[in-house]
Amino acid sequence: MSSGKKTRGRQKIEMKKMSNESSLQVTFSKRRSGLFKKASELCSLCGAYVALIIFSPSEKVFSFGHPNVETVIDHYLSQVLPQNDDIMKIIGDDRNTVVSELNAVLTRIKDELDIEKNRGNELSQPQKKNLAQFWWNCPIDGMDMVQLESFKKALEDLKKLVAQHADRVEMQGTSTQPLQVFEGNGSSSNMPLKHQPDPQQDSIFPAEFIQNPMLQPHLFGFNNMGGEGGHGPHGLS
Amino acid sequence: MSSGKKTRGRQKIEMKKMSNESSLQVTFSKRRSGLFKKASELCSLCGAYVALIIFSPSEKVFSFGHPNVETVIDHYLSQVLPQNDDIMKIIGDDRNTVVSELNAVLTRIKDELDIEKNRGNELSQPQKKNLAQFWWNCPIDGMDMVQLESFKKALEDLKKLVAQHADRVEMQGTSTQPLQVFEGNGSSSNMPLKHQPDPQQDSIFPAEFIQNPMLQPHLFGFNNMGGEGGHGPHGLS
DNA sequence: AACTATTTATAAGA
DNA sequence: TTCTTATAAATAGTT
Repeated sequence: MSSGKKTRGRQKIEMKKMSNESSLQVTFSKRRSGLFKKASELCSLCGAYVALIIFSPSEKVFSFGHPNVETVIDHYLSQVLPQNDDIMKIIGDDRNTVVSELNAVLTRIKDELDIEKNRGNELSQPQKKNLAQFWWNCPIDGMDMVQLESFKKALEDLKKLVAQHADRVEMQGTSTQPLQVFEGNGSSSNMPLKHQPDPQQDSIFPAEFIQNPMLQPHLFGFNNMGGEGGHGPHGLS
Repeated sequence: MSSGKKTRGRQKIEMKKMSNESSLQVTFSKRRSGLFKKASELCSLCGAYVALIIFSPSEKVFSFGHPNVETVIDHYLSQVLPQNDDIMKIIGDDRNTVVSELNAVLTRIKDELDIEKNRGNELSQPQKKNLAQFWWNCPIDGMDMVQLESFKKALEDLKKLVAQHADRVEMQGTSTQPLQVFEGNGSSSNMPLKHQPDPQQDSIFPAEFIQNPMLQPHLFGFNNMGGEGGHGPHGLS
């Protein structure tokens, strides 16, 4: 027996895009599973909240979330957007007013719906006109009952969003917690992203992460730091 | 030397929330790093697009994204929201009209801004009134130049969003690709989530994932499948 | 933050 | 794909 071994076993591989298409498939599948497992273990073990979204190169999407993807994303965006989103800036100028106005509008729409549901199932034009006083009122004229129902729900969502934003701002008042964001960018590899709308590159890297040499080799263009390194808290929660 | 070994080495641990607060911290930190490393390796190796958001139990947020978190989230939401989001339903009814109206409004706002910038730096009331014909026009009256500038940017974002939604709908016309979503829920463990707005539980589990016995033990309440198992494509990309 | 002794993940091969 | 095997990597418990 020249070697007595059935296989060479696991071999070290270079951390660059795999050339063999089929083994890439296999690796993607295996590592995706591994990643999901690790993510869920982090939730079980530490009570963390996690959202993990993976698009395969062929655009198939896989996701994991605890408690669920949307909740975590909402939470994340409510921290990121206040610094980027102009709509929020505007709403923020008169937050409380907006919330109570939305409440008033909702109440009125609810009433209208209740009334009309007990009648001919179609709002009169003057009634619709009365609802259209604020900018968040779509031109209500052309809507049927179904649309009006979902419009009501849309407003409820908006109200929730605004209220949530208000909470966030209050929290930030007591302890301003800078966002900790790592980002890979495509600068060091051949990533042909098709639907990239706005690759803004204002990331903040926590010093803790940068300092760990073990993590750097496989993280993409980590040179474009722009001196933001010492921004966030260095420890963990 | 009774055993000659310095430590017991790594020991197997039970996959439930750790009781010791300080070792939980250490484990969270170690495993979070590991997860980020694995995520970035998946990008390097397979050209996948990934967003990973982690909230520590104490609400600190950590994230990784390739090419960046926002892009991946946008992509994800553009596939999820068309089925959930009522605002999009409304806009969708008259998509092209909305887009061209927004274009018109933008052009006009841009013109107004250019004109006014070469003058007294304040719009006249009648001019502002003229801009407030559509629902997506805030009551412009109270705005100063700075607000108007960011309002313009907000409209541009909205336009982008709507246009993007339009693209998505067109794509869906050719091949309807069902979403593949795994979700953990808190039913099997003691997760005291504070800010859980709407724990909707209409997940779709890919059969592939369910079939893999290796992955099930640590994934939360996986029993609430509701028979959705055979929904998506079973293979991978 | 370092150090092992183990467990776990996974590259190759079947 | 799925299983097996040998090896690389991650990490629990210690220092």
